[in-house]
Amino acid sequence: MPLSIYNSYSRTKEVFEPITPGHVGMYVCGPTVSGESHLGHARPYITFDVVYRYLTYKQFKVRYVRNITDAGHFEEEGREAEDKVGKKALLEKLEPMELVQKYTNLFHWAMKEFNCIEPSIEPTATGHIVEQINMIETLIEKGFAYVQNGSVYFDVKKYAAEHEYGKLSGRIIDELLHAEARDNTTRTLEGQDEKRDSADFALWKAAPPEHIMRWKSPWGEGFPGWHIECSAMATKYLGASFDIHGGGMDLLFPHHESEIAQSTICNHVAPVKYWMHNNMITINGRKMGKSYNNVIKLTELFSGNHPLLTQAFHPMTVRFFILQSHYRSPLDFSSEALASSEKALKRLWEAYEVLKKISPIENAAAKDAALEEKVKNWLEEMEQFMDDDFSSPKVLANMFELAPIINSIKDQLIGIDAISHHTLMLMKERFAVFLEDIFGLKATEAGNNEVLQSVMDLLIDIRKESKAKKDFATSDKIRNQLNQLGIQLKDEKDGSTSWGLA
RNA sequence: GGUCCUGUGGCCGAGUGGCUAGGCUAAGCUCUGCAAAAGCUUCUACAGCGGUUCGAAUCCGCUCGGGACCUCCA
Repeated sequence: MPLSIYNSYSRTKEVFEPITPGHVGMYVCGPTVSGESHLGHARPYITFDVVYRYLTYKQFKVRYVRNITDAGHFEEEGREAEDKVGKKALLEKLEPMELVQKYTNLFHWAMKEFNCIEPSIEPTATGHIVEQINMIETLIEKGFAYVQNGSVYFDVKKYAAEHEYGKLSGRIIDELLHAEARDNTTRTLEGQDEKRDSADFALWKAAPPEHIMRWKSPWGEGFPGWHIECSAMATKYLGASFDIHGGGMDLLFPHHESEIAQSTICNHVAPVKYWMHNNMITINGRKMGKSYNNVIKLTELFSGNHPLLTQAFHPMTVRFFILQSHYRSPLDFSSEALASSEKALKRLWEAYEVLKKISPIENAAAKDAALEEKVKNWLEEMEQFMDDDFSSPKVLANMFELAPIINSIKDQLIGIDAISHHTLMLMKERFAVFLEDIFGLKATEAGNNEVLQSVMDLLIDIRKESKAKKDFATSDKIRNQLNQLGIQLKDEKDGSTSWGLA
């Protein structure tokens, strides 16, 4: 079964066929590093990390480009961006690169916590000013952009005459062009009156004197518009047209729509074959976003330090929570939902640990043919589900079907020869590949240390002796005290005792 | 106002027209010195009203509710 991807552009699922066989070029809109990442940001990066991992699993050679937006109108909350004309001492002033560095570091830290693989290339907007200026010059030469008071705008009306502007985002071009006709609820942007048409968007903005980020350009000092950076960097590293462009649904318009327009004019081809958009994370049914004032920052999530959180959540819990829903569905956040994911992940992961320790008997035949059939089917479906537009929730559902079987084998409620040697080996392989390689989950336990292991062995031994002597006071003390320390003892069916972090 | 999405059991969430995912919670049972863990079992569903169909949560229409985008935004 071939891989199918839902293409936002055609609004249908399409069979994935890369432009260059065996290779995939993938661009994902990265963070704007003027503030701290929040839970909402986690979704695209985890979603496309899984896409990247799955494509790699499918033997594609993937070049994954994810940018850092570090140019634009930057300010940091609580710090004055206005005063750079020299009243304040140098160290008191907002230094843009300091700010950018701070939030870039924080972003990278979060990605590591989430176990996201680094992209192949992580270009910055400030590092590609030249490419952006070149692209804008081309647009002017071709007559699709015009200069106005040191700023440059893209001529949407002219573009729309020959191309489908608005197709990706389902916009009606006439309405965009006559926006003033409708009741004007939209915010008035600075320099709006410079535009020939309100639908036009900025490619380059002249920097007012107090603007802290500025570069020289043919049109005077200024800074690049938001959309041009992605077009310039994607073109540079992935070519005029590439396979996958990803990002959040909220970027459909105007960001991605504009990217298509710019790149199409400059490169004479549609830039992207498959557009992929993840849905939003909501909180109380409302999108999590700065403007709604309802964000939970990742640092708050990991520490539990937020009024809406009843506890701290491990990055892997968050990752699992995101994988439990399909990436194109909205996902509603609550502390309760996350807590339930935490338990679910723990259960699944423990079953996986058990599975790793099961040693199949060579040449075991499948004594329970019906079970053998079911298990084989669940395992085979896993890849089919991922091939169907990355349906991670279904894969996880199958794993949960398998978990009781794994535990029953351990407890000898199901014989190890009930299913064939081959299927058991396949199960070990599928769990490892899907859980670790594709879903990018990893053990949350910090207890893999030899000294602790020895101490635990000792305690378990003492407890066993106490129980043999019916000295339950001592055995319960060991069990209960450990429990308070966050260590859970599990008495197995065979009389042994294992332990894990609760 | 425009474009689009969405409404599933206590909660979260899959669902390609027929065989009613999965997780969490709750209850009962098994195992256990008692627990925990594990296993087994069970309950409350498809917003409402019409229509198409032999058959609809799934397709169509209407009503009601929620959301996203139209502005920086993952």
